[in-house]
Amino acid sequence: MARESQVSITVIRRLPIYHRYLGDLLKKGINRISSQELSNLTGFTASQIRQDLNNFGGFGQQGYGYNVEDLHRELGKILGLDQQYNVVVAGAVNLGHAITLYRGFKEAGFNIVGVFDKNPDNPRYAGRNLEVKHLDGLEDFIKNNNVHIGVITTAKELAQEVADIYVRCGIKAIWNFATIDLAVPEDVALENVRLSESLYTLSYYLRNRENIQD
Amino acid sequence: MARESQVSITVIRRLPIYHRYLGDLLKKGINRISSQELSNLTGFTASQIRQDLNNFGGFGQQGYGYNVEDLHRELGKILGLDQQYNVVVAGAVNLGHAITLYRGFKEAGFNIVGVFDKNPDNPRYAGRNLEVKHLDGLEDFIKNNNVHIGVITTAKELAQEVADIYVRCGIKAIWNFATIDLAVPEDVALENVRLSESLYTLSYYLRNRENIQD
DNA sequence: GAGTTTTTTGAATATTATTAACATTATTTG
DNA sequence: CAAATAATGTTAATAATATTCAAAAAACTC
Repeated sequence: MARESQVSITVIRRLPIYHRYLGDLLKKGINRISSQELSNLTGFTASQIRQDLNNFGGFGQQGYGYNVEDLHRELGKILGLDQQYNVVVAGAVNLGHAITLYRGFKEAGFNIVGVFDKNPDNPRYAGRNLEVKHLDGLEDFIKNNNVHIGVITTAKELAQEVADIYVRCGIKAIWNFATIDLAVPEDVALENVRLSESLYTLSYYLRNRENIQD
Repeated sequence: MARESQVSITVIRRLPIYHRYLGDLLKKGINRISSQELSNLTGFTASQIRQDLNNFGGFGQQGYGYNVEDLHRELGKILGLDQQYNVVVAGAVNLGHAITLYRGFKEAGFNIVGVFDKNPDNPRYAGRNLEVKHLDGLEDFIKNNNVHIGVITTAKELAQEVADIYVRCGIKAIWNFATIDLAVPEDVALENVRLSESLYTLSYYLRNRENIQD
């Protein structure tokens, strides 16, 4: 049906932050909050918060504010956190390993159903509670399981190959950690996590500091 | 010295991408490129690339384009990649572990000089080439070593405590992976890597797709 | 070597995002 | 129950970002 007018990605990226703070409030038993109070917590302006939320409907009540539980639940729905996802991870070394073992994702409904690597018998995995399958089996596995999200934590040389498998198998969401720009069709969502580039902004800052002191 | 007029963070975050592509070109032996060709590679518009670069000076030559080697080197300088940094990692589990072992950072001049954890004798580390020190020694270590960047990959409950140590010891750049908003003084650069929130944008997309198909 | 083409520059314009203002509505208080 | 207060949703203003376009410089081409 008529898709609600395209909301910009900058707004979308703030939603998880609101969601997280609302979750914290919920745990503390606070069940009412104003945009101003949320502003104090998050650092975004109250006006921006109201504007962001109003992209998705009027969740607040004039003279009262927002009901924490309701808003948390609604944001969860908007973000798709009210359902379960099956996730496969390609590349079990370092990052892939870390992501596979991180409990937070499972708690949020992202279930890692398969982990694949070119070297599944790598001694690194010995004695660890982690079954790693050979990458050769990735395609069949996806075809036989209902996989929603594909993670790429391989070396960058392998990344496009893995992405092609994901696309071929109909996966519509790819979470890419390889330092390479992948080519995927338009209808596939690609979220790149560029760790190096994030780190470089820190060195930019450090360098800039020094210049100022000249 | 007159600080070159503040360049926006959105521009800064594109620089490493340009830098990376230029490095690739360099390896291929290509030594000349136009903004249009860079646009084809990176997906940013040619005019945006030119505008971005002109924030830092006119690197291009009209009628010719940009010299790949020069531009790569200049961007490296701007990003502070022409020098070495000493990095400590607090939190050696999962992500901290992955980051410590990732070779790319060392190649870029980021040397991990210390890794700390609350449980340095964790059996996870047995047999691995990774000396993990107890977190209690973090402060002394930083004071006795010239540390430029502090990484936080601890549980979120510990994160602010670690950040406080970093700040107290004069570290001016913090790379935070914990899912929490840290409080640090203004002159300390804080770069947050929010993995969960990045993942949630994918589930947002998946949810949105379904709505469209209604 | 003159003319044509290429390509950057830099300024002007357009677009997008953020912040501020305000009218409206619910709640609370006396 | 009426007035005062609080806080939203919406519209308007401002700021930030991206694009377009005319001009100028360099490099080809014949």
